[in-house]
Amino acid sequence: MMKTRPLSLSTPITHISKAAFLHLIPFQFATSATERSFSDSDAWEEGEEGDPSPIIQDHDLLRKSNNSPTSLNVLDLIDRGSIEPDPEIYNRLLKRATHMKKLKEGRIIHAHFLGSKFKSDLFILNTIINMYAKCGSLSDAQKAFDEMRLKDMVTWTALITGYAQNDRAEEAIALFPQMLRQGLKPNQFTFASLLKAFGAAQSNERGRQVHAFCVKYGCDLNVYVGSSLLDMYARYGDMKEANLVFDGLSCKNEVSCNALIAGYARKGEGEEAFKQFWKMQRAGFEATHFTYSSVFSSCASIGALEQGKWVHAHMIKSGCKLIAFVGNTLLDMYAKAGSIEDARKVFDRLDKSDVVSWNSMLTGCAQHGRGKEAIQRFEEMLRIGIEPNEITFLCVLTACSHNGLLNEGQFYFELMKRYNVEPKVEHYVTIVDLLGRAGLLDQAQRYINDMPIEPTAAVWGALLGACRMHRNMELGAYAAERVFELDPHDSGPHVLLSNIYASAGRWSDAARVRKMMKDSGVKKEPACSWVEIENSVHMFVANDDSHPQREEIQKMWEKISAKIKEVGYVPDTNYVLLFVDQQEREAKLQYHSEKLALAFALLNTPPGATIRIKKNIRMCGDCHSAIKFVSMVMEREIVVRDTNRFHHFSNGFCSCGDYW
DNA sequence: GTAGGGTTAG
Repeated sequence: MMKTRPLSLSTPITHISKAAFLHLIPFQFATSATERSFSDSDAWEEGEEGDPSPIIQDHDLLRKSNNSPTSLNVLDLIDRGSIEPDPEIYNRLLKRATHMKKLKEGRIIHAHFLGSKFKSDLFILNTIINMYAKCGSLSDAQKAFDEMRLKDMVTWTALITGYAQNDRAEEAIALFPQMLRQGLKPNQFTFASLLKAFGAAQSNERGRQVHAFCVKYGCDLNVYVGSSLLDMYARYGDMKEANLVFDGLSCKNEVSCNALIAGYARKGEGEEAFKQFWKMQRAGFEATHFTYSSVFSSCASIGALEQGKWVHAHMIKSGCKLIAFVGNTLLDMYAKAGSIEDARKVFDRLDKSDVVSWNSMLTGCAQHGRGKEAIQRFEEMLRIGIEPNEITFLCVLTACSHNGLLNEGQFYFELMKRYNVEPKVEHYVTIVDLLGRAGLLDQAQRYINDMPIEPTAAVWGALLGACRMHRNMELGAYAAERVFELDPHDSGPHVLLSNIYASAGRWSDAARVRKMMKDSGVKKEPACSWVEIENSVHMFVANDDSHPQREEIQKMWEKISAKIKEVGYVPDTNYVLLFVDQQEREAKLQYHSEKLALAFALLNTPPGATIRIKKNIRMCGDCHSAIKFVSMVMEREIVVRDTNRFHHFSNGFCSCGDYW
């Protein structure tokens, strides 16, 4: 088994009120509204590029510059004496270069300005720093800053902002004490940027200190500072503090709401993100593409397909255009929430697809067992000239490993060199996984030993998973030891090793591993499944008898069990690794959480409706086999999302081809 | 002249 990060199922929605959705229109994919939304080419322009205010307003001068004055011919007109320069002209030229992100033009204007008699104008010099920062050249901004003899608070703030906006948090942070030493007083602009830097730097303690500074300078209640502040706490994972800041803001706006929603989305707290989304609407704030992006991302992480569809419909209804960024989160949501078909529709309608869109689609294919399609799409992506990055290769390699495409996986790993993408440890994990699943355990071990970088717990974990699959106890134990050395707190490898021993009948070794876990305080997450029925999400744990419908559920499963046994299902008690007799093992096996969820869904959904179940661990082989039979005898499509991938069961088969 | 919120993997 490859060690993978779970699809954030740790905090599922427990209940979503249906009433919350009543005012929304029902979702249908191919409505004309949808079509309009997708085909509106303007939607893809993220509000930039338009020419700002004219540089020259004088009609005679306009004629002299062929009615279309570029910055360069304006400078030429100045040189020829046709225009009397003043700071305002330079200001306009710089504004335009900033707006259009034209660095070269900005440099020429800067040089020209330094040759003018206004070269010491503080106002324009600050504009120049801002221009360089917005054009992404922090080296130019820093140089211009260093060359200034006189600096004011705006000068410092412009540079701090430049670093903060260009992911150089520590440099932004370092400027702040220097600014204070100059005796300059920071304002709300300074704090808004500084807090952004602190949020990115994950520097909890120092962040709190700056919060105190905001209060001291009377800026903490400003909506920009407040939004930045609550965003900072949200990035630290401290939603309690983020909420306190939010509640304290007398003037809230879309941005402060979005920061809060995004905070919950990042934490995987989908239910809270939804609550805030509705609260925001009730308060009269319009959801923006930032909002939708966070909400779709929440739906993706908790696998909430129905809610995701509602929000998609809401977005269309509200007239919010599907810009590129949101399109990517939307397609990712459909793929992660179980509908690869809808993800594909969104992808096919994207006017502009970037590397993120392609990566999301590749991941979708990989997780839905469509390895061949992933490869075709990857080839298509290369053909149309989208540059693959390290994530792209990870997606393709994962698609290969999930589908047993050994040769293809090795081929694409080699292809990384041609695209100058350095393989990282995650890429090596997929190759170990690929070799291991194919049963080439010795080759996988040799591969690890020959790796040019130090193997991590995930690398050994992939070998351990393969050993479990192919029942190689000796190598499994060796791999497990390596994992324990590198990551002693992960319960997964402990459970795997214990199961390897137990399935070989080595009960005392299995018990020893369990004891080792207990002694070192490693806790195994209890296995749970969730199923969504009419906008309510129901949770089940194995052998749970606390559900109000427990008797019906039990009877239902007994009925199903008898039916599927008639057509060939044989319980595989290898997956109940308890020291109990055969009959009792079978009884335990019957009530794995996904079977309870499935029985419940069969009781509470109309015949023929697709059933979607989510799991917080990977499915066991017995449940996998049982659900295949259920899909046949009950004539249902059943989709199970586990931590690793999707299983689409239909008519006795699973999309994973029993390879997972 | 200077400010805050959003995507893909493991």
